[in-house]
Amino acid sequence: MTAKKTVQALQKEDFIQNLSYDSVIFGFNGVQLKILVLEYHNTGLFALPGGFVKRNESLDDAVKRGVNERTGLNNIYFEQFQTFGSLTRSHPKAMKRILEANNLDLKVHEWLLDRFISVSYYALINYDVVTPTPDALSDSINWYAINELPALMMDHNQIVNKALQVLRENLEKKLVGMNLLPPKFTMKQLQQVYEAILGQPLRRTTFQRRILAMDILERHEKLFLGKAHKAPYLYSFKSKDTNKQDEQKVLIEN
Amino acid sequence: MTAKKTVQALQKEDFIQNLSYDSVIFGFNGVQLKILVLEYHNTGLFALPGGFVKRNESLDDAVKRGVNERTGLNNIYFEQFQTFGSLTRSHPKAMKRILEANNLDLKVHEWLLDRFISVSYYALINYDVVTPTPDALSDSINWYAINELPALMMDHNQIVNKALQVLRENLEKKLVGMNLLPPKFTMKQLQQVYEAILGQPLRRTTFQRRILAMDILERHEKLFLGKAHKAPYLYSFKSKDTNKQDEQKVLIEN
DNA sequence: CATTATTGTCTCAATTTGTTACAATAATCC
DNA sequence: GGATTATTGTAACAAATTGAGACAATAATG
Repeated sequence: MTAKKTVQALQKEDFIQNLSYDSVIFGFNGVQLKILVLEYHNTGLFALPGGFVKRNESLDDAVKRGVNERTGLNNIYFEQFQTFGSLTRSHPKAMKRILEANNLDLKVHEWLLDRFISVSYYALINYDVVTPTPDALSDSINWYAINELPALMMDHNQIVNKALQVLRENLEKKLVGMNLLPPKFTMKQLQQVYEAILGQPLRRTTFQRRILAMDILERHEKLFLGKAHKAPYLYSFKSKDTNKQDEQKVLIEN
Repeated sequence: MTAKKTVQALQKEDFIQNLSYDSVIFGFNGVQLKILVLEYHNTGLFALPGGFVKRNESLDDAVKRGVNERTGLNNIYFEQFQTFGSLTRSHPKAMKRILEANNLDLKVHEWLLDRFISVSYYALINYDVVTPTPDALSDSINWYAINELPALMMDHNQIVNKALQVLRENLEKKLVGMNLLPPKFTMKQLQQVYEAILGQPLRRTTFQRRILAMDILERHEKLFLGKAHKAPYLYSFKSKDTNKQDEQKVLIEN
């Protein structure tokens, strides 16, 4: 009884035309930085998880909806980083193959063969909590290490590169690393996230000093892993409540 | 013979629907950082220069076209920084007023009253070289200091703030300052650009040392202004040719 | 109880940045 | 024509930050 999933039609009237989004969903497995890549049924085509914007839905909400469908997660950190609008980026033939492989009505979905301008987002999620689920059109959705990606359709490899570049630039600025880890983590884990994102090793002592000097971490109990050495402390990022208290303080001082 | 300009109709078929761009065009008059703001005929509405993307034109080309029409400039530095896609950002009533004030056919232009998702760019230009020219729909286009802006329509004030934020972040990273000055300039002028963008004074000696250490400037003849003090040197940014030579070198080395 | 691997912290050197000082002008003013 | 004025380029030293080791403090293991 492997009943084929019924693929819901994408009605032209429901969506903004010629506009899509793509998402680069980053996760960290403890060693490598990975992203979610999906493969379309019977086409051999790999692509970033993406979608379309409903006429009565904000751009951000469309992305939230899409990432939620693929990961099951609700409170995800995501950030828009670039909109791609060249004339050559759309590949109607590839899209047609995808539609045909899914037995979708070509007349109803003809609008998908037109040119698309795509707003790109990256998302950071806790790798361990996620159960990637393929959507109706795709066979599979899987984690791929960022330096072992397959060839992706259209300009999606280029989109990933840009996402990585922006992520690196935001690493110091926005404490982006916190979203890739569980709530409590060791200093070493945090350093490994930084190293995976930057693609280069960091000096342990300098890293520790710099991070602690930022005064953004709370220290908790030690973590005993049963290894023959000193146990590291667990840390968490100071909660937003703490930050809000700071804001309050400023308000009160006025 | 003040013949009213004939306003060319914007045909729905020629443009991508529900997608626009807005541009924050920065210039520096020697003292303040300014942007170009246009005012629509008989409406009292102020807005950023923006436009729509032709179906057979890339997003970047649409922006180039728009900035060129408003400034007369061809080789402009511009950068995309954010796409705004909330449900509440479009104001069909305001747009209707603009259309009516220009005696435009409401039936033909009904598509302009729909929701628009807008890709925003900032551009940096040499203030002195520009002759701002209003487009068909607008009365005037004028420079406004960034801290003396009028209330702009829709979310355009928010767009300006974001542009300024990104410009500040890019200031060190991308040598963005060079695009706001004439080809040759004094160290003081460069410092004033930095100060205008950052909105805070910088220490003269530290600034000079930091910039010179970057090794991006070429020193030229002195500039004699007829003032009773030592004349400053003129500088220019090292040409892109020099950089391209570097790239060449790498290629040759391979 | 010595051994092992890793952690947290300290120290000192190297580098970068902040601050002050000062000599070197172009014009101007007697 | 020589003192005066305002600004510029650079040097000099202090303060702060970062790099690079060193080392003591553990948790387990044998």
